[in-house]
Amino acid sequence: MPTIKYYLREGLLPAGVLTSPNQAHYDDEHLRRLRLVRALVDVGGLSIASVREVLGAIDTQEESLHSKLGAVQEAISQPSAVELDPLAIKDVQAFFERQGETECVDVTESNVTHMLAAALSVARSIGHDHFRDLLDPYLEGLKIIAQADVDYIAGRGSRDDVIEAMVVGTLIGDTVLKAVRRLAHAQVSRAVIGANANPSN
Amino acid sequence: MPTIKYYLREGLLPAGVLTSPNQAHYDDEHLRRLRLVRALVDVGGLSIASVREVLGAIDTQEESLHSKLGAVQEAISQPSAVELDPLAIKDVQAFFERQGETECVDVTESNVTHMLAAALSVARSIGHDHFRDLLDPYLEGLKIIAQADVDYIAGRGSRDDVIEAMVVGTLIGDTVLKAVRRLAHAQVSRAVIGANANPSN
DNA sequence: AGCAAATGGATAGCGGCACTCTCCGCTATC
DNA sequence: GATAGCGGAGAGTGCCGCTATCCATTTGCT
Repeated sequence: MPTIKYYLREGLLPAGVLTSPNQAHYDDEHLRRLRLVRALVDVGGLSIASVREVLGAIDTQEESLHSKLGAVQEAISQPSAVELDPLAIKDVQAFFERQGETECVDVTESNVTHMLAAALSVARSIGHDHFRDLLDPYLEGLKIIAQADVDYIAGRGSRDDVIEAMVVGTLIGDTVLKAVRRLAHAQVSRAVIGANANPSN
Repeated sequence: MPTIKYYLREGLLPAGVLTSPNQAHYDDEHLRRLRLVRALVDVGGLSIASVREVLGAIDTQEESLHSKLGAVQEAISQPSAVELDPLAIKDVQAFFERQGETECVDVTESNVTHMLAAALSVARSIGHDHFRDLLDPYLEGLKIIAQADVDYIAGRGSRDDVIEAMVVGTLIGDTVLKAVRRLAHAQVSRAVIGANANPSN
């Protein structure tokens, strides 16, 4: 319970309505917010500072949904201190061009593209120069997944629900994807063993 | 550079060959190992303890590739302290049954299934009971992705390379997937704005 | 040969982060 | 009128990933 006090102090939860100088009242909205914070921390692995950013993006009232999505994405993708390999940057740019992005992309402009370039840089640094070849098939699979995400979000009612569903769908979705991907790998691995059951595999 | 000393102490890097009492020699294999460790920490976000586990799994010589994959998966998916919702557990079991798994699955048996159940539990806790509906489309997309992963790994030569490619492909792949998924979301979001350009979206 | 600079090895310390503890003044309740 | 509990705020804690210091040895330069 002291954790809640801490979250209040950190501004992650709005202060309750003071019914008297030492008695505050918290309603269902507070509880919902608390659970959202815990979800972001526990499943999303976000730091307290990132959670604050995400909540700020959610609570901003004036922006369009599209720019809110952008703000949320920036908040949940904090950049690593990895130095970028110029070749990896080129890989990302080539990927964008294949996707019909004509203008030159600055990967440092967004945390998301930076993350992508950083991952490919690290892959290169350990000798996996051709990891970039996975980008296209990944996108292929992700089109199906993103469509499901959109359908899921479209099933939400109010505008606030949509924002929250975006955050939840993205972060919890990441974790679910991770887990299901592992299961898929294990399944393939088992299939290979079945087809080729020699002990050296 | 003191970080390397630290890694040596923690057993993440093998000690160099002592050519004299105060002079150790490190070869390319050491450098490669160091970069792998950095990759796991920087991109994979693993703790030092998890890295040690992963390296242990990689270095075990006697096991089959399939069981090594299992060991690595366990090591890179440390469980969260989230309490599992029985309904979420049922969701996972139903998912397995749909996939042809006839026998009853114990989700606490593996960190991967536990992670999946935990994610669905948290989703339920914030009112997203139907998040489980995404499992099937996710798997659909992930089949394409997992196939690409397998093809990528199959392109590796030696057995040791295969093990490492599994680790790298899984962890860096997770990060790349995350980033590309965000890009796909942004693209869809932009498309929706284009089709329905009213300021409330 | 002589000496500064570097190395391996070990121990202790630091900084950040996510809490958690404690204290204070007040007030609702018995 | 005692007491239990709340809100609020500052200090303290524990862990983790380094980082700094120290010492004996030894290598390389002159």
